Amino acid sequence: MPVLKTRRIAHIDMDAFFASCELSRYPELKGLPVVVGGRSSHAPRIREDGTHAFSRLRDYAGRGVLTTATYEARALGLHSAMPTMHAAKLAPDAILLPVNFELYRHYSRLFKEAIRSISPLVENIGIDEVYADVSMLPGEANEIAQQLKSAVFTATGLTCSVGIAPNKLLAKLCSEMQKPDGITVITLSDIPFRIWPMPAKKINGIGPKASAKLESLEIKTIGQIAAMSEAWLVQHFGNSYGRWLHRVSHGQDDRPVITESVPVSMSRETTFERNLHAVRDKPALSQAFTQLCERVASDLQQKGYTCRKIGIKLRFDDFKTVTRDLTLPAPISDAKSLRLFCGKCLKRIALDKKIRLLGVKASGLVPTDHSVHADAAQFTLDFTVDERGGPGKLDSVLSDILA
DNA sequence: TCTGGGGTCCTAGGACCC
DNA sequence: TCTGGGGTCCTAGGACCC
Repeated sequence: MPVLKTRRIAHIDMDAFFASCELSRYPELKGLPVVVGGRSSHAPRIREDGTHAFSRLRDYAGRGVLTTATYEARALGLHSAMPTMHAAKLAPDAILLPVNFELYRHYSRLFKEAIRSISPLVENIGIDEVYADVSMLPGEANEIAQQLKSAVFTATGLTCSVGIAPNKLLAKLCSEMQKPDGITVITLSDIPFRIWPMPAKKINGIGPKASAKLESLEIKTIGQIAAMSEAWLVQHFGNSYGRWLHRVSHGQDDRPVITESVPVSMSRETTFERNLHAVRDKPALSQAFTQLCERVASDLQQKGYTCRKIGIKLRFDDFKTVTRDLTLPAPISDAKSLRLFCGKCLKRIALDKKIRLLGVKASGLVPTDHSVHADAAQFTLDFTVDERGGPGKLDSVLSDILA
């Protein structure tokens, strides 16, 4: 066996991405506390003298959350995922901008092309984040990081933070150490004094639930996890998660950088301005339902997929969330069929509480050219020859379709 | 004046098949 | 005549991420 060279993985994370995109569009906002999260009604207006009139957080009323806050806004205690109404109480004068995904997708494409021009082995994580396997690039890690940052800045005018480490886990942890506009390089020997002091929840995969449980066991830092035996972690967190905790706390991660992926599901959901009553608000509910199906159908068709599974999601006024899904005997991608089968799912939920959110999801995706297309009419036939559903389900589905 | 929207992955029980 | 085991699919829920 040849000796494997230590890998070198870069994690590149755009700084306050949505807000930074907005700032390059509205440079007059630089240095001000700005948050992104409004609706289109909060779009800047153009005054008669040509300058922009911006909305303020105090103008907001609704149920949204912030998607991004500039560093000036973060200094006032604002952060992403914070309910916008709450943010408005903390900083009523902060500038509020509506979310403009088209703008961010444009900058995202430029950013990722710039990274690929330096290193072709790139994994997409989100709109503003990638991993790059830079093991084969010549030069010191610091120089590579500088090249990546320069390429991104030249292409977008935006800054990013780069972490370079022997694996994805550590690269992700260190890109965050010097935000914004930073470079951090670590090696395995740095783990005890640079990684172990960090809070456990900084690790990707330790979320609110796991970190609360860790804290209840008096564990706050990554080093405190590393100090426990694998057997102890397995005893408290189960075999799979316990062993994983043990590995990541010691900085071990051999996941490869994945350069291509196929989508697993496509979904659309909406939170209503006010909670809807299943009976009294039936027309509004039904219209929203149909629109969600139309959007999922359009997404499927645009991306060239059909789906073998559909599902719905409801969130009630008490925030309890339920889902129902259904596997179809043949793939579909049209709005009518989606609406038909999602409607069946909806009938399996007791609607005794007001509804806050409604969602529609397509999964079991099959590329269009590989699927035998079916429409709603064909389904009666398909269901009669399908034996998996069992007689009870078959009857109800048939009666619904034929009704 | 609580808590968005779009995703992935995992678990677990039951059905069903060999 | 009281009792297999492995494998896969289906469904519901939940944790987590950006």
